[in-house]
Amino acid sequence: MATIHDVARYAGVSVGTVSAVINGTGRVSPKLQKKVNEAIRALDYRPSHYARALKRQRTHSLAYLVPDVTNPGFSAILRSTTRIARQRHYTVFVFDTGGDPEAARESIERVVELRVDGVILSLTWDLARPELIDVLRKREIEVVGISGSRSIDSIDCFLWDEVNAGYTLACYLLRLGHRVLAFLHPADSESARRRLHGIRNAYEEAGIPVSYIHTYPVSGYSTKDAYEGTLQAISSAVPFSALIAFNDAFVTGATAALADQGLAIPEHVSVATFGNSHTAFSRPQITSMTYDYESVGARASQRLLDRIEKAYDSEPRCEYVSMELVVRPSCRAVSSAFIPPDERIPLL
Amino acid sequence: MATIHDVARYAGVSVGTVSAVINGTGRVSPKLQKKVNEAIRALDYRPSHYARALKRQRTHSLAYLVPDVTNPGFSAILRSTTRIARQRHYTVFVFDTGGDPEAARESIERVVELRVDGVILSLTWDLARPELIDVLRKREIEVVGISGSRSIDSIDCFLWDEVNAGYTLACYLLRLGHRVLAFLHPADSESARRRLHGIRNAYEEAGIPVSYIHTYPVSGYSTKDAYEGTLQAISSAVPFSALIAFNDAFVTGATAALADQGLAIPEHVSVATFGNSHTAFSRPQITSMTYDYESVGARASQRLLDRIEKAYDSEPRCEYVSMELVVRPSCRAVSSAFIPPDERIPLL
DNA sequence: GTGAAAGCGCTAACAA
DNA sequence: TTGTTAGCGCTTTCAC
Repeated sequence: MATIHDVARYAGVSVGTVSAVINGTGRVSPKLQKKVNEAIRALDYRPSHYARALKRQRTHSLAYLVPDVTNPGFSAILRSTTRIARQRHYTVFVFDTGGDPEAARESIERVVELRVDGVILSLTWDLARPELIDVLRKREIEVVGISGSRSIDSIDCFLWDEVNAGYTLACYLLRLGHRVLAFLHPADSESARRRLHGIRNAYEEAGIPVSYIHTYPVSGYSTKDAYEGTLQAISSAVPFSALIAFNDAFVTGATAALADQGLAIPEHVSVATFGNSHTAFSRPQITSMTYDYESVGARASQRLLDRIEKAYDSEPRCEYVSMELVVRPSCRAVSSAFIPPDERIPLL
Repeated sequence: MATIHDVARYAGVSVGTVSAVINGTGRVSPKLQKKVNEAIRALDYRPSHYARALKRQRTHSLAYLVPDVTNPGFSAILRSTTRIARQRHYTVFVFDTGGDPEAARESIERVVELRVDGVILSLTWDLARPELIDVLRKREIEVVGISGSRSIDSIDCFLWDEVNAGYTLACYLLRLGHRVLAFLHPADSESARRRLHGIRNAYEEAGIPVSYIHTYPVSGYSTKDAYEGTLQAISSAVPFSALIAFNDAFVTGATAALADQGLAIPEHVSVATFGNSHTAFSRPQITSMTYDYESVGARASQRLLDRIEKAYDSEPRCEYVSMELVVRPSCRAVSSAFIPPDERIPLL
């Protein structure tokens, strides 16, 4: 492959001049500029990114570390990251750790050898480990964390505002007249706790007893777990008019369980969830608090690049990204017969 | 960050010795090895991938070019690619072109500047352009193509065996007793043509008139297009016992249209499709010819790395990756009343 | 305006 | 066995 020397020789100038033309640095006479550009075209020359990086001590590259690119949220983040990176003339390496902490450690090693300028880190348990982040920070590699529930003090984090999401969704259901609520969620999820917190806030603000909120923790994260959890909820002593599922997998399980028990949505039970995987023609369509992964990915990578380019240098902080309520036909207004009159609040 | 010189100084040896220890090349006395390793640990030294690549003229990096990483198939391919790459000590850059030919061209430029050793190219219309591939090949960058319908002579391609997929699916339906078939597909799709070809093969092999196969081309690729196409098919003069949809989006549209017309699956119409996005609890579950994206991604990247490392150097050729029939309850055996007796073939 | 030359961090050939 | 050194391809002073 042609080098800058070849170009210089072909154009009959020095390498310094070629470099100046390529980078637009220094002053070069139009005549020589033309000769250089012709030489570049003739030899089909492309500067070596590697040699440049070595010299400049800046690689113009980013790394995205993630437990599973196959997850729609993570791939959406990757998508916007690569877009922003291209706009600002950076490239991005991807490391899919498969959720394996050992692979995560290995990936971090690679990342420092690659001398990337910055890292976008999925704040999942395998990656959000302070010792890993220290390895990066010690080497002055900028890091932003994204899309998890735990924040990390030493870096900028972009997290979902789960509390508000729970609050918003509960407000909506209360406005429809619902009071007795089932919340189906994984037993050990921090996000679930935050959402529940928001749901409770809504009840308290409306002056409705939080004891109307019934939680159904299930032990796993699978559709199957949710299916069984829903069967349990149905067979429990407490009849509920609305069910909030934890995520798309949960709502799939819940929907199936309700159908199998002959309960129609929304005639018998209103259903809402948190998540995005909605297909326009699936029946019934489920009201949902949705994530905007692409936008959070874009915000995080903008921030990362700003830090790298010293356009931003405030203390690291955590930003909460709001989720949006998308109303679909899975929730109906319930008749006043179900509501003690003194607790009624006006419909939207 | 510490350099190899720092390590040499700290250990009181020469850089050549340090290099030899790191790379396991040459003979170094155990005593010096120990000193060097201690120095490396003390200084927390990591060799610069960039300097190495510059010297070795091999970057140990791959690029994956794709129109949309958000597409589940493409992200699955990315996943297996990064896994194989890590195993063999390569890293991977991702370029998401957003389906924009201009972005594709730009990405190819970047890839050349990056001096990657190899490229995995999605064989979609924006990327599968000979002139782009020539840019790479001229610079001795290895290329494999993946997951498209058109093959390219100059590179190894890994394509779905659409003809056989159509054949297999049609055989299955014929065995169930179906004869009159509706095939709902995008008008201008090469894959659709291949699948239809396979379907016809099955009919011919079974000695059944191909005129029983009714095609319903629709102009777009969206769920909505499929929905409307299905309505048309239903209202056409020809009653069919089975419907084959082009992909997951199409089957979603078709299912909705059938439901809206009061047609039950599989009681009134049997439905099958090509694709993977099946959720265990969705009703009804659809029989499908499925793709194994991860395995095709792994095969393609293995091949790419073998070429890069000169472990493989046959002429470029095209491999057809078979799809698998997954039987679900959406297709039923039809009663002999629907079949002219002389055309009956034995059930599975 | 232009060219010569030092050096980014590393490897490998050669000397000692 | 170990050290010295010449580059890999580029950028960037600093003379001219």
